[in-house]
This record gives sequence, structure tokens and C-alpha cells, in this order.
Amino acid sequence: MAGSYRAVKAEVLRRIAEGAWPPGGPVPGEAALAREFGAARATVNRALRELAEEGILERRRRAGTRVRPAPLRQARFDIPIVRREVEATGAAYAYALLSDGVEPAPAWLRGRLGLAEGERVRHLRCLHRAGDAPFQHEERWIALAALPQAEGADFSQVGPTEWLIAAVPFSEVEIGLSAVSDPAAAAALEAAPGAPLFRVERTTWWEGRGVTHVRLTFAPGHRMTTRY
Amino acid sequence: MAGSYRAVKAEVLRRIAEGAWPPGGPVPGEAALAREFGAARATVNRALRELAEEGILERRRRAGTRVRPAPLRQARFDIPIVRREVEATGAAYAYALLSDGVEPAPAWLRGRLGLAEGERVRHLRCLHRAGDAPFQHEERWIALAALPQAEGADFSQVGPTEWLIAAVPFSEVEIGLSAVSDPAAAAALEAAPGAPLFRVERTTWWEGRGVTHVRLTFAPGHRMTTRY
DNA sequence: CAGTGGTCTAGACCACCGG
DNA sequence: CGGTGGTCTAGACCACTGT
Repeated sequence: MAGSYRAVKAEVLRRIAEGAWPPGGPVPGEAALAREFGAARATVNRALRELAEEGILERRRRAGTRVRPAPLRQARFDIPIVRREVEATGAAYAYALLSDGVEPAPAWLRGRLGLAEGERVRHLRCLHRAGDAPFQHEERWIALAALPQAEGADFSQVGPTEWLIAAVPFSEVEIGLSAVSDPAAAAALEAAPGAPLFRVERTTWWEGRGVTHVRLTFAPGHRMTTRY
Repeated sequence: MAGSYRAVKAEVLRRIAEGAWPPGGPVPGEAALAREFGAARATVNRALRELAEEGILERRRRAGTRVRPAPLRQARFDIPIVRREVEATGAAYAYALLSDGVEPAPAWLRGRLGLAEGERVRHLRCLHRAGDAPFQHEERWIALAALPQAEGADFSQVGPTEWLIAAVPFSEVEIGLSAVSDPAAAAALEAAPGAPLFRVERTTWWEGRGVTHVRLTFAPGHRMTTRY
């Protein structure tokens, strides 16, 4: 097990935890570690590269590798498709389209997506259920200039999210998480008007153009979790 | 630029976006791609491995590589130290200890950390400010059996989070995000009693033992964002 | 049981940047 | 300017798993 990048990672972590390599302090160079561990430099490189990506180490050319002073805590969350998320709980998934229309983009949305004044967007509100219980309220805007085929799409059976996955293969995305009080969403979710609701907002660009913005508001009590 | 793992990634992404390699469909083997691109297999391997880690591809031995049918959306969020987060906004950071005591662990906490009945925990409540405005309310429990030195630590000047970073180098962590209504936290944050508050909960284990649990509750309007 | 990805090695070139 | 990490190559062995 001497020459395994996993073994190298584990050993490096051990030395940091042990205090042998204190926070902010330097880590021996790849060549030295390769010699010490009896591994190829490429192997050590992969180990250190991954530790850097995980926020444990800090690497810079010429300056060398150091232990991050305050380990950059980062968490990776999966953002699954609602249907899968519901089905994972064992409940039956149900979808309903609440409202649907085409309208000029409001100012805040134009700013967010970079749209010109007067540009039209398709505006949808949907409800996703887990069994009989409301699970997630989705409010979505799609820029029709960027995605003309969205004007004729039928969202009565399949939610716009799933439709978009097929229509827009790749994009740049910004995700925001917050806690909100939204009487309209609360009503759709059959929650008290002032209930604190967990919201995920996602804006998507494609080739520099704003394509769509969505607000996913969850029924009270929803938690997003991850481990590492 | 033929033999660059970045070039390979870009080309693979292009072919997927283009529709040449449809979702769910197979991707040629590493050997074939290496031949086609005039690169070493290790180079192609790195490209495909990273795309798999990013949720674009799915790889299995013997079965080969496929394009993920519904691209696994995942987002990575940085969870910075409060002080840095506040200072990043340009505001002055201020810390205050609101309450501090040692008590038997309540049942819900024992379950979460895996503590025995009657085990004692240090229970702290703190407030982090950005300038004059309350920014984050921190409520923390530290298991004294697992971390005896926490009993005598002075948390009047430095928050327990920063103290813990120095005391517990590495650990397993579970993070949960939710929206809550918490009158006590709201009061400390000078918010309306029923205001929707964004909460981050983090449980930390070390060598299989539950060490600490924290509730970070943010002032109204807080947003956690990320791009990719 | 054969083929695919997973990993390792030894050697090499080079971009970058701190002193 | 020189040392460090970043990357690439050619070749090899092997673990795993679908057929």
C-alpha cells in the first residue's frame, strides 16, 4: 500500500491532525514526499491535488504547498430533480400546473437575466406533491427570446424543469438559498401564511444569455443535508 | 493543444451539448478516445474522471462510460468562518457571548451525537455582528466527555467555532440547511418574533464520537449563493 | 472470463513566480 | 533565475463486473 494516492492522502491527513504539520506551515515538496513514500511523483501529486481541492491544503507554484490556516469548510449538496427526490422518500410523485402565461419580463428579472425591456417570458407556477402532501412549489420564468421553443411547450403533464433538462444541455448556473415568508407559495403548499419556507433559487445562462430563473419553495420543515 | 486534459473535457462537453453523444448513451472507451485525440490514456482518464466527479458522466468498470441521463446537479458552497464572512462585506466584526453553562445533554442531542444518558455538555449562545447589525446567532453544544479541555476554555473573547478549529483538527461532519421560526434567536437578532430565519446546523464527529453540534441562525434576508 | 476503468511508474518538459 | 507544482507520455498491472 506504499504507492497509493489514497495512502498518501491518509498519511498527510494524519500528520496534520497529529500536529506534525501545523496549520499555515509548509508541506514537503512533491519530490521529497515521493522519495519518502517510495511512490512516483505523479501519485503524490494526485494526493496533494485532491487535498487542495478539498480545501485542506493550499498550493502555489514556486511557493510550495502549505496547510490551510483555517481549513476552508465547503459542502457539496446534490440538487436532485424533484420527482426523484420525492420518489426517494417512497411516496408517489404528483405534478400539477397551477398557472401559465406569457408576459413582459418584470424589471428585477430583466436585471437578473440581462434581458432588454419588453422581452417576453413564459411564467409558470407548479406544485409538486409527495403522495397527498404538497412538497415543493415551483415558480419559473423562461426567456422566450433565448428559448423560443418554450413558447409552445406543454407543461401540463411534465414540469418545466424536466423539459428544460432536455432542451438546454449545459449552462452556467447561480444558486441561492434562503428562508422566506411568501403567502402565495404558502397557500399553495397548504401552510400557514407566515410560515418560514426554505427556498432555492436558480438562474441559468447559456452562452452568456439568461435563459431561465426558478424559485423552488419547499413545504415547512424541509431540510437539505449533506455529509463529508 | 491536442494532448491536454482540459481540451479533452471541452471536446467531450461540446459533443454532449451538440447531441452527438445523447444523454444515457455510451461514450467511447478511454483507449479509443486517446487514439482519436492523440493523447495518452492517462490524459483522457483525467478528463473523464473529472467530468464524472462533476456529475456529467457516469463511469463503471466493464460497463464503460455513459452520459448521465439527468445530469446530477450539485452545488458546492463555501462555509466560511463568520468573522471572515463579515469582514468580506467590509463591515467590522464583533462578537458577544450571550450565555454559557454546563448541563446534562438533552435527549435529542444525545441521539444526534451518540451520547450516554447524563453526559454533560457545555451549552453556549453567541452573537456575531457586522458593524452594529446582528449578523448571526450561534447556539452550540460541546460534549465534555469527548473534549474535556472545552470545560475550562474561555469563550468570552473568541467564538467557540474558532476555538474548535484549533482544538479538533479533523472530523466527520453533517450539515443541514433549513428555514425556521425561532423566537429566541429572532430576539437576539433583533428581528420580528415570527421572521423566517435561515439556519445552518452542523454536527461534528471525531473518530466516531460525537463532539459538537451547532445551530447557526442568520439575520433575516441572508442568502447563501454559489455559481458554477 | 474478457474488457473496461483505476491506478501506478519513470521520465520528461514547462509555466509560473518568489526571492 | 531556479525551484515548485502542473501536466503529459508510454507502458504496465490489476480489480471489478457484465455477459
